[in-house]
Amino acid sequence: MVYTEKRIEHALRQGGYKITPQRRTIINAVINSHEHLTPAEIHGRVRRENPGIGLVTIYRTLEILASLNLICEMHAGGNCRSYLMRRPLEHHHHLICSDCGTVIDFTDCNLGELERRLSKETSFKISGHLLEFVGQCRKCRGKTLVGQDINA
Amino acid sequence: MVYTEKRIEHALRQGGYKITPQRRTIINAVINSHEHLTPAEIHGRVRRENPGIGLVTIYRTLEILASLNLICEMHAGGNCRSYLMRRPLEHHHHLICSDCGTVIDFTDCNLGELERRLSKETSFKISGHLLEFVGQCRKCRGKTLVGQDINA
DNA sequence: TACTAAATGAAAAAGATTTTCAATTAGCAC
DNA sequence: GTGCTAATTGAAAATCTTTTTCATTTAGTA
Repeated sequence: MVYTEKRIEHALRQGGYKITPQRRTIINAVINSHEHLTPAEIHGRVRRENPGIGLVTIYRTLEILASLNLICEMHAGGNCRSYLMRRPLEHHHHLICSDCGTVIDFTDCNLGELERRLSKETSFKISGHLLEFVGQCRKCRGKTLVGQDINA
Repeated sequence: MVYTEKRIEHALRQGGYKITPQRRTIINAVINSHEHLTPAEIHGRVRRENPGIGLVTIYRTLEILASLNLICEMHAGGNCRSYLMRRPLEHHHHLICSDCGTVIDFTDCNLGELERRLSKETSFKISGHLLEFVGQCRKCRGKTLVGQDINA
């Protein structure tokens, strides 16, 4: 399940934001991709449809969408920021290659119990969590000469 | 348990790198902090001890330490990159209040099994993870009127 | 002590992101 | 539909962060 254009526009209006053609185009670009896209990549896609659109508008729109919790902002290797449509009923976690930045998504995690315990111990009302594993993917592991892990 | 300066220097030499005063200072700065530090923050701390040291050297040293798996490179909100000494046997997690920013640390999490499974399924060599819960602390919970989440 | 490859710092370059500001436009009242 | 107003846009400039280049210095070793 993914947010539809309608639902997103509704959420924008609710938040007091206007629906502009630029925003529509950006939203569609994000909806229609299942990958993480950087602002520059989104700009590239959006320009195909609307060549005049500026990178600044991409940044501004993404910021709004993220603040409304409609998209998920990610930070991974290199430079650095990327966005993905949120899929409301799923969790969305990442396994990131620290060398090449490849991101693998996974949705299952068994943090329910931990969350309950923390919540009880701290009196927090927990609304979400971020879980990221970092490591080396198979390809990058191959490239490294040494695997000296002084932990071993 | 934390890497000691000695062990780190050993690992550097093993990797064919020289031990310079600059590198020592940087390593100590990272060892002596339990927080995630950005390169700029590390530069700030290191300068107190060695004012001449350049930011470039920080970047270069951090890159080496990360490639040797001695520190853990993280990417999180904003700008963006930060580093933390790897503490092989400990984890370091946060519970953050989204309103006032209070951070509560906790170290236990039962992600070992998930990590093993992910590792197996993806052929990643997982070197660390970041786990953050976000919510409202007791105080802020009192203050808020609305909790509009279109997911609900 | 001298040698050599590696490391350093300064400056410049390259990117990413944010700010500023004048011009345009969406949404609303009429 | 028309006009109004605040929000939005795009261009340019400003800020940051990170990387590259290059001449100089230095750690490690013979």
